[in-house]
Amino acid sequence: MSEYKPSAIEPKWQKFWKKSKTFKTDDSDTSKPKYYVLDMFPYPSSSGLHVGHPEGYTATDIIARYKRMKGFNVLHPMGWDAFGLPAEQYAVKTGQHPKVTTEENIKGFRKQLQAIGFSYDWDREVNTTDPKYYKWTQWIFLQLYKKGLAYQADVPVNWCPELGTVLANEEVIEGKSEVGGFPVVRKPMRQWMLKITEYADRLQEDLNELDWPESIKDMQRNWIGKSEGADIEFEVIGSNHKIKAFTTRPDTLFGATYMVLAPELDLVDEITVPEQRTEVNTYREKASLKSDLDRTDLNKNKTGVFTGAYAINPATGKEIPIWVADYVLAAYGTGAIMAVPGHDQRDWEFARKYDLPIIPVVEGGDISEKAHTDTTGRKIINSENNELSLNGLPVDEAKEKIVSWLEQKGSGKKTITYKLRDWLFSRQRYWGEPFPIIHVGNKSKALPEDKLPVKLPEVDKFQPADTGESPLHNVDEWVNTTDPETGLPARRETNTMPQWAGSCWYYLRYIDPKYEKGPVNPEKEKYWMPVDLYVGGAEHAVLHLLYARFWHKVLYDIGVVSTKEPFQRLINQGMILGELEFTALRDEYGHFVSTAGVKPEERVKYEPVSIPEKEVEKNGDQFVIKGTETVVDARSHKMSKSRGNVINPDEVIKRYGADALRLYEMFMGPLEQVKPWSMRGVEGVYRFLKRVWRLVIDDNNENLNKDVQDVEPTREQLKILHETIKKVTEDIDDNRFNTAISALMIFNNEAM
RNA sequence: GCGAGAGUGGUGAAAUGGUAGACACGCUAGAUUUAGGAUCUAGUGCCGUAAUUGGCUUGGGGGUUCGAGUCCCCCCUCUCGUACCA
Repeated sequence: MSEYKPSAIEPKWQKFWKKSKTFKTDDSDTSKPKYYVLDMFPYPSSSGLHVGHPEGYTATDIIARYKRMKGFNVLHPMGWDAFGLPAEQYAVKTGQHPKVTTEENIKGFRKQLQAIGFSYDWDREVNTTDPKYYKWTQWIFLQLYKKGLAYQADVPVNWCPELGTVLANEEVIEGKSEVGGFPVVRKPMRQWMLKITEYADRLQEDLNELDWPESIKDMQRNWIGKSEGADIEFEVIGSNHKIKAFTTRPDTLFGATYMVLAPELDLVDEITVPEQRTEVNTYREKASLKSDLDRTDLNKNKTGVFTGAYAINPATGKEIPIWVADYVLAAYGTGAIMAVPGHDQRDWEFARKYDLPIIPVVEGGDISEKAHTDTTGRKIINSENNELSLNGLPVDEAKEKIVSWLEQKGSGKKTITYKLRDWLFSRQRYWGEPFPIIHVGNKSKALPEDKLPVKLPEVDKFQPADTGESPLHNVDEWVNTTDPETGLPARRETNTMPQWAGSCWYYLRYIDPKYEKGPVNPEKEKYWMPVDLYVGGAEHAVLHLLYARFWHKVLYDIGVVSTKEPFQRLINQGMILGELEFTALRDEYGHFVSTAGVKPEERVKYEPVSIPEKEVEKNGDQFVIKGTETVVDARSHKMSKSRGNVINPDEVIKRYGADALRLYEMFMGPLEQVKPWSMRGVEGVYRFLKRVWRLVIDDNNENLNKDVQDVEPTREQLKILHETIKKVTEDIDDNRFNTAISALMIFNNEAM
């Protein structure tokens, strides 16, 4: 027993912790300072825990234990984001109910997490698929609905009549289904939408107060995509129609030589002249068959068609032609643009192709080469009419001046536009939260709160219905119900909520998971919120993290929560890649080919061969096969089953113990950084743990500290001790666990 | 294209503008061991040298400074995100 044996030590204490609830959060004394440290909860997959999970989880666990020891009430919970597609697809294949497989997976995950020794308060576990939990997800949806933030709309989806289903953009190639090659059309279908756009400004503004990585804040800012500009109205000649176009460059209005409408606009039909009608209709039909993916592929080659109609440029008074082109998106701005080919590259390409006039209105640049988009320090030219002159003004001043002129004339106004679209909130799936909505006749109606939860019915078929509707659509005894208020026959909404719904508010449920009067106990909410530290992967930057902020702000507005933002501080752990690999390329004759000269598209011609580290040497800044000039690739790849480089945490624990796993993942490098796994690195920290053990426990299994207690340490020894304490304290406060560990290694080396 | 981040030994990486490479992996030599493993000791940025003295070194180029991996400007490369957003 004198030897370091984690397999004997760790289970013993894990059992003790579980039995005596060592890490139960006691929040009865709210005069104590609090610290709420949160992990992004996992989807309990059938393949079990990945080494990426314990990375962030270990960091938060260190902080939780550290804060507890410093006298904080610490909330450090764990739960399951358990609705989702894999469980449902597995059910379609095997007929096994997702509830059953989900339960099994959760059991597996829980066991694995406990074997790593995390100090969670397991009494606060939440599970998004538990009706007691999703009752409150539905309740929050009802509040959104009552506030007018949830609505139904016909939005275009990729519909494949042959397959009888809706397809994702990625599943559609050149207007045909990836599976079977059947035609796909973009068809409007009635879907639930959430009005996240109403919160766009606040979601953007409040980012400034958050202690989040700049990169994540930037991604959210880009996604929300606030643009300040103006809406300008253009009269259509010979009709009562006016076209409103959004622009961020009203200063270039004098250079607007044509207009473009998105093909989807109804307006196109109304203004197209009879002789152009056939051509326009053909174009619109073709455009409707394109998926968004195709549209972006055709980036370089713009197409369009003339409507035959003309509008009047309000600045120049000149007639400008109105075109239809799919480089203009219906969903952004007004779906119509004033085209300024002199100063917008897209308009320039289009004008070149269809021979439309290009006029410079900002000094500098060469518009025979490309559009002149630079504005800094530039002055306006050629922009003058009887009432207005912008000539000589810097771009910013010209914007102000022309917009106030347009406002006076009543043909334009200052506008702010966002890229953010409303959130398509319904899915045609079984394994999700049902909507608390019934349809009576043609009307949708919210169920009263006392009818919650609307439980998922038991079914034995999980396939989508042949109409492309949710599998719930066929469950007649569930679908057919009565309106509790009028007693009239009603049909339940058969779509379900997306996986994001449950994860939008789970951090609130941990606060008092058994609370029955609302999603969260208001007293305790005031104590615990906001989350002091949230750790998770960056892949949710514009999904979960934006959606959760949106819901939280709605809950704030209706008084359910007391903070404007849910997550005060955020850290993204970097992905853990597989071990460093050296790959050579071999041609059909079995000869190695230097990777240096091979273009990415030529790679398919060769067979990749993995080369052992020992047979590789460095030559300049490249790696070559020893004794040759053959350059090999040296890279770490994302862990994947197909590549066979997945590290199973269970195996690591079996060989080296949970402490070595945790310590290694913290020692690899900075938490935020992407870094490759190294089994030798695990052995390194394992050796360190063995040395620590030997320092404390002697060959007779006696605790050596007993003997040294009476020994007076030297000044030098005290200095090292205190330096270590200082360094470790500061490093934990700054989440620099790798250097905290190295300080402990230095201390241990000295102590030995 | 645009946005963000990053380039330091053979590898993962350290370094309030102040001895670059801490700590660890790997490697070399030695001790112990029947052998292997484990453990311990010493060495290990690169180029010279028998050794010492020495010279060079943080992607490239310039600048600020007594002093730059760190600050400023230009360029190159890589990673991530995003994509016709008017």
